[in-house]
Amino acid sequence: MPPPKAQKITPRARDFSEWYTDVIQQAELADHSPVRGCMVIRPLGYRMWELMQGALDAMFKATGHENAYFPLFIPQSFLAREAEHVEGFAKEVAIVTHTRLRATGKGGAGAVEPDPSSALEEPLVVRPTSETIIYAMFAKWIQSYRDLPLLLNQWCNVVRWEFRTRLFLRTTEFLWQEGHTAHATEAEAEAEARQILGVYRRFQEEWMAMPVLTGLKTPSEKFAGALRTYALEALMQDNKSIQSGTSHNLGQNFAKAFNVQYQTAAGGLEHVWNTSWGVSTRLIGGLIMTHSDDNGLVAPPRLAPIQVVIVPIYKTDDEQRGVLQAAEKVRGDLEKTGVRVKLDGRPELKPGAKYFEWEARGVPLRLEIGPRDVAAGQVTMARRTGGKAPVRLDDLAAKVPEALAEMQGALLQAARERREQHSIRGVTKQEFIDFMKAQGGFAYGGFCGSAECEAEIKDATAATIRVLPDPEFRSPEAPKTCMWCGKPSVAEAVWAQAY
RNA sequence: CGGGGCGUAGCGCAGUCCGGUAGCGCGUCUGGUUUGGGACCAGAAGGUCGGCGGUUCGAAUCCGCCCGCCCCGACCA
Repeated sequence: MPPPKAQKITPRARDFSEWYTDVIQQAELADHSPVRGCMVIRPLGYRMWELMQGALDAMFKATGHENAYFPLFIPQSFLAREAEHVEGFAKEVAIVTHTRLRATGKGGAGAVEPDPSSALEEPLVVRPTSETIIYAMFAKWIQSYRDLPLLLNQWCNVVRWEFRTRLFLRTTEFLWQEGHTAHATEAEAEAEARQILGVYRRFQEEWMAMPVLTGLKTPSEKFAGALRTYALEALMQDNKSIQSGTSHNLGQNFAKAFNVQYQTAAGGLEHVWNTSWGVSTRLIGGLIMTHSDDNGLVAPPRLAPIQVVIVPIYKTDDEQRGVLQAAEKVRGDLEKTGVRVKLDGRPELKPGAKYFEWEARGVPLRLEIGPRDVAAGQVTMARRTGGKAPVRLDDLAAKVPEALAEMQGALLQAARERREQHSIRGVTKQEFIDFMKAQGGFAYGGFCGSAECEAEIKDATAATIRVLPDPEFRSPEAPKTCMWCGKPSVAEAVWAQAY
C-alpha cells in the first residue's frame, strides 16, 4: 500500500497551469534560470529536443534543404529595412550597445558597468528571427535564375523580450529552426510554404502524436512582413490552442528591402520570392499538454528519451544476483533492437519509488523483473498509459517495439478524439459565446473577413481565429454567413482561446 | 507599467500581530536493517531570516528606503 504522501503534481482539474509547471519540475525537463524569463533545458528535455531535431532535420534534408548558420547579432539598421517587420518586433528586441565592462570601484553587482568609451557606433540587435541578416546574405549569393531555388535552414537560439513567460511555451530565449528559401516565382514560393506545412504536420502527428489543424492566418495574426502565414494549431487538454508551427510566404517584401535580385533566362532582372518557416522548443510544451496526466509526463514513444526502464526487484543477495543478471541480459537484447532502454539498479530505492519516478518522467514502458519472473522466464511489462502483463523473455525483442508502436498510435488516436469532443461546428453567435464561456475548444463557423468582427469577438470571448482551415479540415458544408455579424461568409474559420 | 501576493536551510512552510538561544516537514550525508507500488531506525551536515539604514540593552519580528520573485491585465512562437 502506498502511504498517502503529499501529491507532488497538482491535478489538472484543480489548476492546469500549476499542473503544467509541476510536470516539468517532476520530470526534470527544464528549470527557471537566474535571468527572468529564461529557461534552462535539463538533460531529459534536451534529449527530447535532440530527438525532435533529428527527425525534422532528416525531413528537411529529404526535401532538399541544407543547414547553415547565421550570426546571433544583427545590425540595428537591418531590422528597420522592412517596415512591417520592424514594427512587429521592435517592442521585444534585446540590444547590444557596448563591447566591454569596466570596474567602478564599488562592490557587489555595481562592481562593473559598461565602459562608455566602448559604445558601438551602430548598436546590434540580438536576433528575434533572422530574415534580415539572411536575406542580406542572399543578395550577395544570388545572381541568376541558376542560383535558385536556394533552400536553407538553421538551428539556433533567438531572443524575444516577452513580458510574461512560461517554460517552453514562451521564454525570452528559445531554441528553434528557421528555414529560409528563395525562389524564382511566386508559385514556387507558395508551393514551398505549403510543402513545409505538410512536413510539420507529418512530424507533429507521426512523431509527437499531436493532431493539428492547418490553415491560413488572418492578416491580424500573420507574421510581420509576410504575404501569407500558414500555421498549425493543436488543442491542449485545457481546451486552449497552441500554435505549433508557422510557414510564411514572404512574397517579395524582403527581396525588395534587401535587394535580392536575379537575372532571368530572358535576361531580365527580378526580385526573388522568399519563404520562412519555423518550429521551436514550444513543441515540447505542446507535447506535454497533449498527452501528460496527473502522474506526470507521458512521452510519445518515438520521442521518449528513455523508452523502456527496467526495474529489478529482489530481497536476498542471491535473488539480487539472479535478477540483475537477467535484467542486464534484457537490457542488452533490447539495445540491440534499437530501443532506448535504461536499467535502474539503484539499491537505495524501493521498486515502488522507482515506478513513480519513471512515470513522472514519461517513460512509456516499464519492465519489472523479480525472482518470480526470473523463475518463469518472463518479465512484467507495464505501460505508462495503463495495463500490466507478463511477457516471455523470448518474445521481448518483438513485443517491446510492438507495444511502443501501439502506444504511439493510441496516443494520437486519443488526442484526436479529445479534440473532436471539444470541437463545435456551424456555430451561431450565441452558441459560440456559450461555448467559449463554458469549456472552450475549437469553434468552426462562418467569417465575413472583417478585422472589426475579429476584434469584437476577441474582446467579447478572448477567442481568436486560429486558422482559416485547409480543405481537409473544413466542415462538409461551407457556412453561408458570418457567425458573428450575419453578413456573407468569405471563409470558414476556427476560433479558440490560445496560448 | 497598473492591481494583488510573497521573500526564513536545497524544496515547501511555521515563527512576525505581542522584540529575548532560528524551528518543522521533505530532501541530502553516514551506518544498519529493508526491497512485487512512494521503507524504517539511529546519527549528522546545512541559515549574512532578500539588502541597506533606523529604533532598542537586544530585531526574522517595529519603522524607512531599496531589491527580487510569483499571480492577474496590455505584446507574442
